[in-house]
Amino acid sequence: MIEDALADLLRSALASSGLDLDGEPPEIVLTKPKQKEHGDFATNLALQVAGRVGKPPLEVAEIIVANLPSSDVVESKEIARPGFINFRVRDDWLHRALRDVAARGAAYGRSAPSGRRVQVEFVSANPTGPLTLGHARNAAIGDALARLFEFTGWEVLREYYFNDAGGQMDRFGDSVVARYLQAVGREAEVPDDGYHGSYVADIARDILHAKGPSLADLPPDERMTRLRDEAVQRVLPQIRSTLDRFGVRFDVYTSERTLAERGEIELAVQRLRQTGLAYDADGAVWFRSTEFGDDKDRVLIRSNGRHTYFAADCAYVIDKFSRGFDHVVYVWGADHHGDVARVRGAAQALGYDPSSLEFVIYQWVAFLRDGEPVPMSKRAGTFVTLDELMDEVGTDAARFHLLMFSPDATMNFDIEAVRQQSMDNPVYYVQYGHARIASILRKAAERRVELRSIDEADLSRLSHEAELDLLRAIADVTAEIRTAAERRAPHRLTHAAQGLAARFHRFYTECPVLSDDAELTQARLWLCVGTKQVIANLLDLLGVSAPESMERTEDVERAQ
RNA sequence: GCCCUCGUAGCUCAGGGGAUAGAGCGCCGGCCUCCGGAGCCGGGUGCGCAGGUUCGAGUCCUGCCGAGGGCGCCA
Repeated sequence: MIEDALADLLRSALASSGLDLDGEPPEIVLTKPKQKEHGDFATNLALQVAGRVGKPPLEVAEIIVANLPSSDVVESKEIARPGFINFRVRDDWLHRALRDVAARGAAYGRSAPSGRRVQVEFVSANPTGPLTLGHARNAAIGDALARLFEFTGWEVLREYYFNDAGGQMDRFGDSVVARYLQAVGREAEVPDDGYHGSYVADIARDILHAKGPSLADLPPDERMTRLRDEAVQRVLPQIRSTLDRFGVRFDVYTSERTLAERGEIELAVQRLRQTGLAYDADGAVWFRSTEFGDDKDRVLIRSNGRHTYFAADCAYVIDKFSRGFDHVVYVWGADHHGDVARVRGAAQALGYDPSSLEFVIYQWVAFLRDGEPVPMSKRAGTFVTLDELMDEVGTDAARFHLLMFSPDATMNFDIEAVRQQSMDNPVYYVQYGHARIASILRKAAERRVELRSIDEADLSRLSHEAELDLLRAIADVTAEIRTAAERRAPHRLTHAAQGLAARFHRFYTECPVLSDDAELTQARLWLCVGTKQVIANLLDLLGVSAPESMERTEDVERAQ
């Protein structure tokens, strides 16, 4: 990247400047000025070190500039008021970015493999029913993060963890039992705290169809666990296919019961005891999580002998690290932020580097329909499923919208708005840019305009401000993707995609691609090809498709 | 009471130390003999409040106010 090249120049200038830095060399920060008069890149280096070297910033800037090695990327440099050094880079650097896109295609901006492995655990909804709107943001963020990790050189494993035992699952089991008994013609009621959705009855009927009525006569405990497990076997594939449709594929599904059956939960508790951080009290086994910033100690084994979810979490931490990940990421809703301290504390107590665990906490989504909140309770049976959401607004619009906002911010998702305002929907604006370029390329083929090798193209013909802006946007994407990855901020990608599309649309309006000027046509065609590729790359990171053409929907025609 | 996140334009949100704070929507006015008008151009108002750190704060720290979420031997 150009920033790296400029940073090298500055480092070299600093080294040969004779300035006494007295300690660590400063981090070289290059920023893109908002004002174009300030050049393409700027550094505050002189301001940073002025205090240390005991000279006024402007003087330091002059010394640094005087010592800059000659370079074929720098067009000009100037010193500005408080002490900034502003660089203008040569246009052929922008051309290099475009050639890079042409050469690398989908891998443009991609980092080389680092050999580091990261596990991203997300969604992790319990198999008590279909995925709902509530899981949508988790799925979108988790998957986008996984894609960002992959793009920036990590080896990624996507994992889904679910609890298939425990109190919540028992309540689900009881509900299935009730529906099953009803299906065989017996009196039964779904418990008040059970799952009332009609899908439970569907599952029960399906079990009856497959296994017959004999399960009704099992002893109650066995009946519940048997029917619960039968139900889970039906729910999980459904969840999997919903995720598949949403563009999310997991590498591994891990169940709590597997951990329990392998004795790993007991082992985890044992290991915590060995550290002296687990103790007995009130008939239960506790973890001293207050040692790690938690506001109270947490129970691992209840006085009734059953382990808590937290105990399973501890076993799962061991499981994760035993598989050799360098980094593990949990994608959790804001309602789980309180669990962070104890899980990280447990990891630390177990001897793992607590900074290797990362918790990406996202805030809640308010789902609305025409401005009215959509009620969501799986237990009460009032919810909208993720499948229904995709039916209504489409997968692309759903994912893009869910990824438009910072995970830190609560967001609204008005189903009617995302569906009906398709004319103004950013996802279509971006996709339209891609489709529009595809259309130009088709038109070029129709007119028998052959796209020659980019090596033969005279990219210096791209001198219109709209062309240069577009080139800069293409060149910037690499840094933007890295920032999005580093900060766990996939929403930056949606903004980058919109910015790129906007610059393309302006270029399209002001600069006819197919003209009588053959050289200019070649250059502009390559600009189109590059833009199309980069838009597609960004959309891919978001899990959104990049269509070659777009149908006009009824909504749009009505609005026209 | 404690913990987490947020407070930026009429609305929805970007901007995690730099120079004159941006985008979309909405509103007003322009632009199609020509590559897709789902487009483009122009028009304007704003960092919750008070301190602090810094050469420089929307950004970092403290307090206050406001919104959302969380604080079980629930899951």
